[in-house]
Amino acid sequence: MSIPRNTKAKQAVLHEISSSDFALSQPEIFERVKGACDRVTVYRVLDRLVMENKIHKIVNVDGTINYARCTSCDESHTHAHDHLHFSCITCKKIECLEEQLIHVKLPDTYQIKELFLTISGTCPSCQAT
Amino acid sequence: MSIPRNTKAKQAVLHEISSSDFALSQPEIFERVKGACDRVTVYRVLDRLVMENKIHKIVNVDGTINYARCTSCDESHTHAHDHLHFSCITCKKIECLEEQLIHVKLPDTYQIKELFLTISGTCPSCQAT
DNA sequence: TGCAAAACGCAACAATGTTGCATTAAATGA
DNA sequence: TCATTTAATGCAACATTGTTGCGTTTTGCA
Repeated sequence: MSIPRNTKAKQAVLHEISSSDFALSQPEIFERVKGACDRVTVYRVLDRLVMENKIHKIVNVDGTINYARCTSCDESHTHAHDHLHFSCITCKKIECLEEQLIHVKLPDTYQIKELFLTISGTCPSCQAT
Repeated sequence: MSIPRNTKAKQAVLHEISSSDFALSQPEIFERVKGACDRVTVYRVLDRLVMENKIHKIVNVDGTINYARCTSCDESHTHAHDHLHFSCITCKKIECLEEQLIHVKLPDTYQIKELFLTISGTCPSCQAT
């Protein structure tokens, strides 16, 4: 396995993801690091960051892919994909609700590898009161 | 609202989705109705069928979009997106497990509109015994 | 400071989805 | 059965998102 390097592009991408309070898509990330690196580099950096467990990949209800910082889990262990993602239909932001773990009981004939729950609706800050 | 028509393309697309025992993607559907209509028509027919509640749209764990027949729900009511999708990592098929309803309790500040759970793993027919 | 290879930029390509517009064909009523 | 209305189609062109190959640059380490 190769030794990861801490490059400018990687720092820029990770910084944008870290400083955002919701999950970002590749185009959004590229937009925010504008000029720091090439479009292709963003893709490659994202892949690497996912492999290094620094960020994780979230698929939204519409199929768009977003990336967010792993907050509750440290980098040393494989990310546990058993928590919930909330996708706001108003502001389009995606939050991880990591304290809400999911337990589903399926027939023994199904072997579960990964659990993937996204709930769409209206988040607290978008509630029209 | 416009009156939907029962066209050849629509029949062909619906037939392929109906006769498949797992969810199909747009490319798969286009491949199967080959010659019956244009690629663009498949997209438009799929959108219409979703709006008419004849089929439903499933996003896989990798972000690919698949379409399946609504079996348990009739066409007259809005589809309830509160059941579970099982995505097999071996045969790539997606099944709806409609009997497994999901109930998630979130803080009242979150308004849930749609629940979207996909579990990936190995389905019964792909189990190496 | 020099070296190996990790990472990058660029160009080209591929897959997937969208839009506009002229043409075709379903459903309905005469 | 035929004419009419407009839903639906086909085609071309475009947009977005993601991938691959390859020569060049840069990082981390000795």
